[in-house]
Amino acid sequence: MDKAYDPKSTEERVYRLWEEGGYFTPKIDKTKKPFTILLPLPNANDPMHMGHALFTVQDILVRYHRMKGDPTLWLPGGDHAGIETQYVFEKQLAKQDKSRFDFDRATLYQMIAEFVEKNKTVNRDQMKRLGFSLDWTRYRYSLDPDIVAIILDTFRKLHADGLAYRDERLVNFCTKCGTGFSDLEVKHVEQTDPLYYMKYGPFVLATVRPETKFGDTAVAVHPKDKRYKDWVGKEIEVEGLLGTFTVKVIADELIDPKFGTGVAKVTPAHDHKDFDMGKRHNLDMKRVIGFDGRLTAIAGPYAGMKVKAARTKVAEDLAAKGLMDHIDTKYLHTVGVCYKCGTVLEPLPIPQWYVKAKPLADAAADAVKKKKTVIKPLKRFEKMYFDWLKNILDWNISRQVVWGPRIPIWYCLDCNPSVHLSFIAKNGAKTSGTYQEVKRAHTVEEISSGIQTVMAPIGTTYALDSSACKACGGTDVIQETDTFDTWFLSSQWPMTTLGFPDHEDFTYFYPTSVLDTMWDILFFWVARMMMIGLYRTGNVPFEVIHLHSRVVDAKGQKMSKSKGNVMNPIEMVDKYGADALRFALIFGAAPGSDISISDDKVRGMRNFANKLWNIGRFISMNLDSASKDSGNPLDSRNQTGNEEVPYYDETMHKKLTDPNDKRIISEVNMLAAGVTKDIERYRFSDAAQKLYDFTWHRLADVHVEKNKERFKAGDAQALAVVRHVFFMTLKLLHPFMPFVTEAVYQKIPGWNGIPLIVAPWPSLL
RNA sequence: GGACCUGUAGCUCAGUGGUAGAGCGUUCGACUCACAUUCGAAAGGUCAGAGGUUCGAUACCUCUCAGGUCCACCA
Repeated sequence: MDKAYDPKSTEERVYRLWEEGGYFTPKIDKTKKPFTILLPLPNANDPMHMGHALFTVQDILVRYHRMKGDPTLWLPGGDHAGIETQYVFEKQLAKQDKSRFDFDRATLYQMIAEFVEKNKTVNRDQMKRLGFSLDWTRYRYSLDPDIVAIILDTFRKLHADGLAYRDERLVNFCTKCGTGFSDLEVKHVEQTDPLYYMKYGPFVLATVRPETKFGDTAVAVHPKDKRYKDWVGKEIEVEGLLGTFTVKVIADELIDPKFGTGVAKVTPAHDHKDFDMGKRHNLDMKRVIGFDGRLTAIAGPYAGMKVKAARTKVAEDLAAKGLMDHIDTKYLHTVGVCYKCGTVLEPLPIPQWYVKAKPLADAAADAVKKKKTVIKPLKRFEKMYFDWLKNILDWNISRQVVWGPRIPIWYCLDCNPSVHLSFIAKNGAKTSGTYQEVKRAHTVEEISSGIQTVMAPIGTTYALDSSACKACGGTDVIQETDTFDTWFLSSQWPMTTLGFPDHEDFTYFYPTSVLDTMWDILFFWVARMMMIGLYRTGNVPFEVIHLHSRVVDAKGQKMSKSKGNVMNPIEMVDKYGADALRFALIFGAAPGSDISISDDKVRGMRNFANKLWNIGRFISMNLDSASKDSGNPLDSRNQTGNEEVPYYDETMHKKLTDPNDKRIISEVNMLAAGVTKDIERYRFSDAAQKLYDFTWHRLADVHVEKNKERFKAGDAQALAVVRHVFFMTLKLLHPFMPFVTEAVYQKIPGWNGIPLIVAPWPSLL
């Protein structure tokens, strides 16, 4: 054995041994309850970051259960990651001075597919580097045809049950990414903007968005506001930049009399509150802002200007005309921005597909209340879960990106000759108008390839999965151009990967045992898996939800590219070995709180791996010399003869005489009990601390040091005991540090030939 | 505007109703025959502040101060 443990020369070899031995693939045994974890599917095109390295928690659980003899499945996969991937891909395009508008839909889709295909293996190889014992024979990709088939089927069922519907509402739309989002994906940021107090007919009112004035269809006050009560219901004349116009004064509870002057302009097409008021008061909706983020023809001379520029210009022009009362330049408020690119989101009215969430959410909450699924490790995560489900809004599943499965709905153009199409075609040519108008200028392929969505109005006749209209039999049909929200696919991961409804894997492994992920996707993913899983299978998708926290740097700061403190897990593996990184991530991390990691910490754990190696080396040497004739008749070791050191067993256990042996045996038994309990309770850090302390400070510093003379003298009992204790230690440590433990285990004389990965978990003697 | 979390050794963090712990760092001493990725020893904390409950609080409660997070359609 080498003097120091060398991860580089060991890890790849050991992983290959495991993989070739087929140990990651469970044997289905119907008499045993399986242990199953689904890997939270990383984006197929993304390299790993430290967060992924935390999946070590899952590997610990999986390896522990495998050693306990449970049929254990840890299933890996990759996510096509709709908008995320398209965003990354578009950045690449931008480097070549191209954009999504330069390609038709089919071409763009194909290009992204090839891009993902090229990158798919990267994180797979990286996970192997970390030692994750994933069953690669079951690797699934979210766009595998059989997976997509289940997804589409779920949509059909939701539709048939009245839980999927189409509606035109204000959608938070990113004009840069060209897609709308669900409310969950909106990031709120505080910023200071000018608050314009403009003269508005007989009133002065405050707004941050004077450029939307062209879309105003009312003015609102609070019903109880005495200042304005005589105006309610009246029409007022307002002098504007495009001449004088008339709007109605309405009274609505949504208006805060204390804000500004207590009067608000109402722009139903571009403000969430105004949209609600518009519905209540039956107001017209005038679109001032288009999908490209520019003002529409309604804005007259301002048409074509981008929102921000238009705002400044409109404000200037209003001031020039004497219509600006004053400006509060220090108005602090929050705006919604695109979580991807940071662009301020525009609320725009677009018909979208929604999933009615309440009934599904109630079932999901109920399952946790009834403890069919348990959320660990903190009570507050459960509270977060309940709160979100309680206040849930319907889920917008339409995305105007090409990268994903298209929603299986067809609009009939014979029934709806006036279906409005609005899309940006090849070469950036924006196109809109009725279908017939558009058709004259474009081929059908170009139309259905439109990057933007078909703006079919509500009430349009549509068919599911049909090439002919069910109402009129017409064949001039066009498929919904929107694709599914990625999370709609991932919400079904436990079903789709296992082969719902009748694959052997599904019947055996569902519901899965544990779902371990970071709490930040509790709503995006976990809660929705609960909702859809229960809806389709009638059963929860997992028994335990275990939420871990984020990995932060040595100063407790969140890792981010802009701070430059991002740590690459693979670099750490190269430098100190996978075991060191894994142990560092687990060691000293309280359940549910941030996990800080530093180069120093990983190095410290590398030292621990090395310590373990050298204990093994020392024991090996002593066992070797005790059992082999050195050939030198004067060698004192020959006095003990050539006999193999016997195995430690029940008989020897009962006959133990040496107090040192007795003590270490008792200590290692306590350790085994403690570590087992800690793992069962998801107290991984506690287990790691116990293992570290025992291995280094009890076994090495005390027991080995104290008994060196006995080992040297070839004391069979001493050697049998120390080997037994070391074997146990290796077993207990294996889930945490799989590589070094496996490597050392196989080097100890007396090893029974069975790899540690499937060695039985220690039972107490 | 709601809800929540954190404040313990120089740093990052565990922890418990009853003399305060780890890793890293620091200081001193050792090339001891498994390991210098080591060994031996040591220094270092009114456990944020104030009040309360208790025989007793770092731990439970209240408030204050300081950080941080999540949720939310405030023109």
